[in-house]
This record gives sequence, C-alpha cells and structure tokens, in this order.
Amino acid sequence: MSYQVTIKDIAKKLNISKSTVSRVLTGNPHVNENTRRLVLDMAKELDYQKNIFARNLVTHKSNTIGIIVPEFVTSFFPKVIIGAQTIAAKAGYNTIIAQCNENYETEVANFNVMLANQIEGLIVSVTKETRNFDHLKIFQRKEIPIVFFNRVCEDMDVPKVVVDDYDGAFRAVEHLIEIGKKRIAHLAGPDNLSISRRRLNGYLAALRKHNIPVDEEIIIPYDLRLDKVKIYMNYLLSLPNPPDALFAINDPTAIEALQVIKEKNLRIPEDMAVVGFSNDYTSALIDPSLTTISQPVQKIGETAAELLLQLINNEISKNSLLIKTLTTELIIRHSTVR
Amino acid sequence: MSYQVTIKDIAKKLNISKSTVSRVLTGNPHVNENTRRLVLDMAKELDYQKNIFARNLVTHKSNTIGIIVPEFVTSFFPKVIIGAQTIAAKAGYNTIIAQCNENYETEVANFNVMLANQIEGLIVSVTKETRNFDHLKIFQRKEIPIVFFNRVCEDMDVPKVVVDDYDGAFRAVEHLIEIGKKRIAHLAGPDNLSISRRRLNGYLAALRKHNIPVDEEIIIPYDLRLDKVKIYMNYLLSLPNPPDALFAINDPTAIEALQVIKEKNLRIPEDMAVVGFSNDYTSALIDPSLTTISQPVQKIGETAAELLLQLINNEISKNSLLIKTLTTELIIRHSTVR
DNA sequence: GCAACTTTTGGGAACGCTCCCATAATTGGG
DNA sequence: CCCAATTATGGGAGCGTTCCCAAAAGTTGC
Repeated sequence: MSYQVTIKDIAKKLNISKSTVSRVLTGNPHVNENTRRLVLDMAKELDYQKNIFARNLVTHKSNTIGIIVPEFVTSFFPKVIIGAQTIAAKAGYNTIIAQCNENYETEVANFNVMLANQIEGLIVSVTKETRNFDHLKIFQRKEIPIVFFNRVCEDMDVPKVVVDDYDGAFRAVEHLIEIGKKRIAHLAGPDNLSISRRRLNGYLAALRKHNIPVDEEIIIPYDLRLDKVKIYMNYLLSLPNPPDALFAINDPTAIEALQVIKEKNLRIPEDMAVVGFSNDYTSALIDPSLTTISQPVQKIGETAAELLLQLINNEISKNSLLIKTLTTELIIRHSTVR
Repeated sequence: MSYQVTIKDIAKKLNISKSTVSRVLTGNPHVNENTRRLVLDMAKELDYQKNIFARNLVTHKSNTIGIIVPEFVTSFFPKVIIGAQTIAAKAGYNTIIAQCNENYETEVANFNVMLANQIEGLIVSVTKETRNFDHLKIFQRKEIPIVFFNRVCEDMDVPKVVVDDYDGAFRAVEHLIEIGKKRIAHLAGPDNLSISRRRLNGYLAALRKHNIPVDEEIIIPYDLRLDKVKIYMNYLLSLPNPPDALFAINDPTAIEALQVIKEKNLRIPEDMAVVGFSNDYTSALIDPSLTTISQPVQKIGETAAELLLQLINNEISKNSLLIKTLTTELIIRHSTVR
C-alpha cells in the first residue's frame, strides 16, 4: 500500500503539534480559527485520509453495524438492507453485510466475521435451518445489541421488527372465504420459524371465524425448498375432496403452485384460487397475476436500524421486549378475482 | 462496549510475555509446542477475540475488499456479490458492500466509504448515470487495485470481467431472424454504458449478416427507466410499418414490453416476438415465458474476485488490459417459439 | 504593570497489536 | 564438561490516533 499521510505530516508542514491537528480534525472547539483553516487546507492539499484503525483502536468504537440475512436471491432481503443501510449511513455508521445461502454453518461463520469486525450492533434474520441460537448468545454476553427482523427467535429477549403476519394471513384467508371458497389448503413454512406459526395461526383464525372446519390433511408444513411444491400440489389436487383454494406461506411457493395448477388445466380462480405472501416483484407479472399480502420491505430495514441505533446509544434497554409490528396490505389480483 | 480480552491478559494469566502469545496467535513457528497449547487453550477459555484494528494499524493491511454495485433490486448484482464474497472469504478477506440506487452521487459517496475503510481492492459496476470517473482515479493514484464487471469504464486500464454481450446479442437477433422475423426493433440502453454499445453492435452485426436493412427508426436507446417502455412500444406498434420482433437490452425491459403487447391483444410470438437479455428469475415465470440470453452470474463475481486477489498479491500487473469474457447462452422460451 | 483569568497549544501516555533484537534455555559434538 | 549452535522467550519500539494535563500566549480589570 502506498504511503499514508498522517496528522504528523500535517503538523510538521505547519510547524505545529499533532495534538492541535487532531483537535481540528475531531472538531474540538478549543482551537484558533486561523490555525483551523490552515490545518483544514493542508489536509486537503495533502489528500489526508483519516486512519480509522488507529481511531477505532483508541476510541474503542468501530462505527460499524452488521446485517446478516439468510439469502440474497429474492429481492426481499436486499431491499431490507437498503433501508437499514440508509438509516445507518445517516447516523455515520458503516454497514457490513453477510448472507448465509440459507445455511446454518454459514450463518455461524458470518456471526464470527461480525465479531471479528467489532461491530457495535447487529441486525439479523436467521436461516430456515437455524434451530440453535448459541451463536447469538455470545453477542448478548458481550453486550452487543441485536435486532431481529422477519425471521426472529422468539425466545430471545431482544427487540424485533416484524410485519403482522397473523393479521396478513387472516385477511388473505378471509378474502378467499369472501369470494366463496370453502376448502382452503395451506402450504405452510417450517415450524421452527415463528413467521410460519404466526401465518398458520392467522389462517386458522380466519377459518374459525367463518365456521369452516380445519382439516389437517390440507395443511402442509414444508422446508421451503421449491422443488417440493409440485409434489404437494399433486397430492392436494388428487384428494377425493380437493381444496378449492390455496394460501401459500410466501410468493415463490404460490407461484410454483400456480404453475402446477396451470399444467393440470384447472381454471384459476374458479377451480383453484391462490394467495401468496410478500408481494415479490414477480407476482404482478406472472399470469394470472398473484393476489398477495404486501409488506413495507424497506421500512422494515429502516425500523430495524433505528431501533439498533437507539440500543447502541442506550436510548432503550438492551433486552427490552420491544416488538415493532408493521402493517401489511392485501393486494387483490387475478389469482383470486377475474 | 464491554471489556475486551487482550493478548496481555493471556500473557499475564500464563506468566509469559505478550510477544510469545502474539507469536502463537500469528502462527509463528518459533514457539514451543507446549506453550503453544497453553496459549491456545487460555485464549479459548478467556474467549479471546483478536483486535483487528490494532492488527491492521501495525500491519498496514485491512484484509478487506470492497464491492460497489449500482442496484440491489434485480437479483443480478446480489448474485454476483455472493460469487465474489465466496472467493474473498476463502482467501481470508472481508468484503464490504455498497449499492448506489443507480445514483451517481451515492456512488461517489460509496467510493469515499471504501477509501475510509482502507480496502485493499475494489470490484465495481457503475450506475447508469456515471459519466465522470474521477472518483475511480483516486484509487489508481493510491495504487488500490480495481476490477470492473458488467458495466465497465472502457477508458480505464484496469482488468474487467464481462460477458460476451456482442455475441449474446448477435445470437439473440439471429434467433429472431431464424424464426422468420424480418423487421426487428431494438430497445437499447444508454450509450454511455459500453454494455449497451456492445449489445447494439451484436444486433447490427446479425442484421448485416442476414442482409436485413438497418432502420434507425426502430432502434431506441433509452435510460432504462421502465416507465418509458410503454411509450416506446406504443410508438413502435403504431408505425405504418411496425416491427415483427423486439430485441430488448435486458429482461425487465422485455417483460415490460410484453405487457404492452399483451394489452394490445397482439399474438406473441406470431405478431411480435420478444427476446431479452440476462435471464432474470422472473423470465421463466411470466406468460409467455421470455426467450433470453443467460449469463453465468455467480461466475462473474467469482472471476472478478479472483482477478482482484491476484492484483492485490501482485500476481498480475495493476493496469493490465486484461479482459475476462464469459460466455452466454441462448434460452429459447415461448416469447419466440410456441 | 501585574494577578487572575481565558484561550490556544504542546507533550506524551495509551489503545492492542506485530516484529525486531537481545537474552535465556536447551541441545549436542568434541 | 564446555563452547557453539539451536530453539524458545522477553523487552520494547512503533503503527496513527485520541485525550488528558500542563504550559504558553493572550486578555482583562484594577
């Protein structure tokens, strides 16, 4: 690496002490206006770049937060990151980002990267494989604040940002009932994710409210590996008493299901209506377009970052049970209404 | 932040010098096997975490590379990042990621973040607005290696990773000609992006090869703002002699065009065939599914990172004119063949 | 014209680490 | 059994900052 200009160089050039230079550069008011100008000009002239490692070493602050997400392929997590990064940057914080390919080992490795980088706080959504949370507890021991979003660990007493999955699912299913559906299947997520459970509960509540019997036979929790959807759909459609509607845990699942239904030449929504969850970019574009629940994606990231910064600055308690729930919106398209 | 365990703590506990501890932790071989074990065990027991700021300060190495991408919404750039990050991690490098929302000012700001973080190398794809490259030249002055990918600055003598846009476009257009199309429009990208020019050239070459006259009237360069596509398509379709096919600069453009064509109740591909470029996730799912050119996305990131690491280690020359060109693949779907 | 301030500057320790140089411990050959 | 060679350890400077404390310079009032 090429030679780095230091405050010492500036000091020497101006024949003053490095303390004074440092004072100028840190915005300390106890310095003459004239010398301030001189230092600033010289810094610019020499193309001075502050050495953050030296700074972080003495201040014991890294000015960095971390974000760990399970995947990067759907646009959901990248959009959350944009939201979080925007807020962090405004507060002068750097962000380091890691994605886990939905893999538990990678997640643990990423946590260690975060630890090594001495982040001051962490925003996390876990992989669908994650059942053990010890790697998270290290952060609690070290008193590094954490904020969960989306896929949260409910047992940990840290703030969380979620959308109202229960309510969203409830409205999705109620919508199906309102268009006249009587037998609504549910492709659910793995039950280690609380998000799956909350959506399932919303589904169940809507059925109960409208006195529709719950049939375990048409509620299928699965591991979100899309190649499985075809199997489950074939199963559902070949039942003696097949469902007339499907509520899918998320849009990719719903889209996959739509393909299967189309292949079988069933009419959508007459024979089979479908609702997804998350309003992915693709959902408006496919044919038929997908009715779904949209969530304020970027807002999730912003809220998580705001919360994290408050934790870092001790404006709220580290293990507060704070849960920020953002609202969802039902978007009706052609997979339920022609 | 809570108290941090240092090598001094380990040394004190074991009654040895911090030099010896440091030797163990850096893998220096001049240390007794027995003390090595003791130090390692104690480090684990105390939950020792190396302070990278101190380390970076003395070694003058940040062990970090940067990646700057124009956007995060389509899955293209996130996938490239996965590829690059995987390679970097294998070499023991951290990665810091920044996205620019296709905004030039944000890009410049992100470059400064990279500078402040003393990255050892940078992988970049510029925004569609970027016409001035001074912010990149600072890196050259500081001898920090850069690798471009996808959207490159052709005037800069740094290694680049691209796909064979010319060839891809050529084959896309030749495919349209082979299915019998005679008047092929092109929705092109802004001409400051070399990627647009290369695809345009491939388009022109295919027409020339098959003796199809070039008509400037149906070649429309635009700024990639999707809301404009509708206007251009309406224009094209209302020409006295409208085109019978469209080659779009990328998949989002093609998908948008498909919507307009469908709204007008034209038959696809009979009245109007469409080919895109990039094989986005959505392209296989829409109706009709989109014929497109696929690129080895993750491989692009991997190649860029490999190149960058070689530059950092001085295994290749910094301003070599090295251009790695990866091959593309034509994926035929229903937007051109029923 | 001097004490008592206030404002501005300088000196230097400290942050946690690496790495050079010197010293101590161990080994082995004659 | 001693000296040289080898191996293992310790001491301490230095990386570029920040920040405390003290010193210097400038200001004020009587």
